[in-house]
Amino acid sequence: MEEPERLQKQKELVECIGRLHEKDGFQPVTARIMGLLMVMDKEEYTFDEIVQEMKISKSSASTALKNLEIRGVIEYVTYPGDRKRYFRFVSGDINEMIDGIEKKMKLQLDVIEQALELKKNPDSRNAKFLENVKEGIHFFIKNMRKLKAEYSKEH
Amino acid sequence: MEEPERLQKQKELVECIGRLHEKDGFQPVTARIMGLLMVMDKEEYTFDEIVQEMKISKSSASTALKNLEIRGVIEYVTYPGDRKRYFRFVSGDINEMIDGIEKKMKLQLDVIEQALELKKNPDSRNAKFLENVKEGIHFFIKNMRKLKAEYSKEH
DNA sequence: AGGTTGGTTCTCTATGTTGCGAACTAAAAA
DNA sequence: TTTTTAGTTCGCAACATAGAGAACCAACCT
Repeated sequence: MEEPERLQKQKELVECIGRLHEKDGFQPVTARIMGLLMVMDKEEYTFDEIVQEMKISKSSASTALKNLEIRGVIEYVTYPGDRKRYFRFVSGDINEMIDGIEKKMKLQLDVIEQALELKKNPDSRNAKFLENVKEGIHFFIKNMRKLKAEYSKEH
Repeated sequence: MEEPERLQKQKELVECIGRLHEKDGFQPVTARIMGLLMVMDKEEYTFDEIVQEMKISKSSASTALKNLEIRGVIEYVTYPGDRKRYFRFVSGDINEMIDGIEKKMKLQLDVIEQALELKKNPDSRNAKFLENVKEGIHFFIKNMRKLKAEYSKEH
């Protein structure tokens, strides 16, 4: 693939990643910066390079970068004798990804358990449904932990 | 637990479920209706009952119920000689839940594969990270399918 | 035919969100 | 000491969104 074409496609992918992560509650600009640091060949950007690349104001960049750092999506490094921060993507480790899923499932589970406890009739349609889902979630959480351990061992 | 206390707690849980599902892209009112149909002892509500219970306008109720139906969260039944619709929760089946997770993972995977293909240097920091995550996702998708099959057999 | 019931659709307003500009700060350089 | 660099913070304007209201419609009732 020709250089300019690849660059173009990378930028399209950044946009695409941006849209994807907006659905996870990131703001548009923030989500696109994530993409930038993930797909471009240049893998460390300074504050000003991000401002220029994304054509955003310094304030937007500042807010976005702070958010991404707090959320653990990016980090920055510095080099001796250089006051600039070099921002880079923090690898989305697979275990964290699974932990994230587990956390969400537990949240769901908690809600389901509360709902069940508050049901007057434990044989009602919904109560039975909820009981089923509860069991299922338990099963999957238990086995996902196993999978995680198994995968860690393999690598 | 006393009746009014349970009712109170159920309503709090509805609110809590509402907040939870807002993060999944449901609108506030819509998310709370989900909760209502999930936790209350009364498990079938008519349109007007929902309007009264949630203190919302007919238009909001109409829009919310339509969305929930399209998304497969609720359904309605009718009874002969009664023009009203009786809305109720559709059980969040565990397999669907897993499918949902798989779908999200595949979306991520697709993005990662695109990003990898567009990398100039496949040994760069990010490229290696992405490669790792890619492998991990493959592993988990494969095994989640097994788990799903296993669970289906058991039940 | 006219009214009632059970909703739907359209438009508008109030409320939130996003990202900008400008003013600010802290550290380094001149 | 003053200037420059590298950002941060605050207030605001532009834009997006949710939900209300009112008009509407289709089926049934009288």
